[in-house]
Amino acid sequence: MKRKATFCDLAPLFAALADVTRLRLLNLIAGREVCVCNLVDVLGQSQPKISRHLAYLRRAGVVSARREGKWMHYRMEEPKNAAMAAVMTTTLEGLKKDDAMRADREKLKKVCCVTDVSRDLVKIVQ
Amino acid sequence: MKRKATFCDLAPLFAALADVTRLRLLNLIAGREVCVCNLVDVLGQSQPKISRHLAYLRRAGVVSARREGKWMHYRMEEPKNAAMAAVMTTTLEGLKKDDAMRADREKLKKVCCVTDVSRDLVKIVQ
DNA sequence: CCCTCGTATGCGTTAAGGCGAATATATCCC
DNA sequence: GGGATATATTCGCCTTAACGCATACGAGGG
Repeated sequence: MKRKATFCDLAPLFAALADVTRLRLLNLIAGREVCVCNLVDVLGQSQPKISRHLAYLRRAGVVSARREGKWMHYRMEEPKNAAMAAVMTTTLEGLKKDDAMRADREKLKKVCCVTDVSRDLVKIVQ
Repeated sequence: MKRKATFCDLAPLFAALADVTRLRLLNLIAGREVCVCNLVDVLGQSQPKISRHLAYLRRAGVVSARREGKWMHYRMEEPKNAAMAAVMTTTLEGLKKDDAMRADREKLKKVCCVTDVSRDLVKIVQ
């Protein structure tokens, strides 16, 4: 039986990358695990919108999620083959050099800082 | 006046790459200038379909076309910035290693060969 | 001028995806 | 259990795009 030609299934990965909101999310998640509320804060867009884009990225196998209490933490997932890995690396590299993306990352630092402080406060109050 | 954040416009490029037919076309065009009839032959798909995907790639600035008599020759276009260039390079590199894509390139060689022979025949008949 | 060949485009249908608004789910705390 | 918070999902609307089919356009040859 002749094997069906697969054409390296890069296309679905590119579809996942073909949206500015998702690129911004990946740019933030690439560094470390990030929770949804921080992504909403940084992008300044509605929570359902962010959540839907995260679901898309998860379906595409680009990111994965981990629940911690009420919070969902998203992180990068390991690509399934070398070609996809190369594309992801190159893409994130490109985002790293973009000014607007850099601004997003800076903002995330601040937001996470605030979050951490409030978490600490919670612990102190407790 | 504050400059609007652009987010490096990689998204439209990814949209152009998010289709198997277009990836196959790019894989063939990447090597050299190719005319539409050869692309139709190699992919074995309808001429309007191929033509529409080529038009998409042209709108996206990924390829350009040149008319020579009745024939249209398509070639790669230079990317507009470093990030896009890097993505294109990585993508074509990935396609180069894919078996199905390699088969397409082999088939193109044969098809072009036949075309050349028939062109020569035309000249001889003349 | 008409015919043919190579290529592009219009049309109608269908499917996918993006958005806001509303609602559902899940967890925690009281 | 009930309320509050974090997140996911559904719905309806709209746009884009993929496809097959038919047709238009453009160039060359009789």
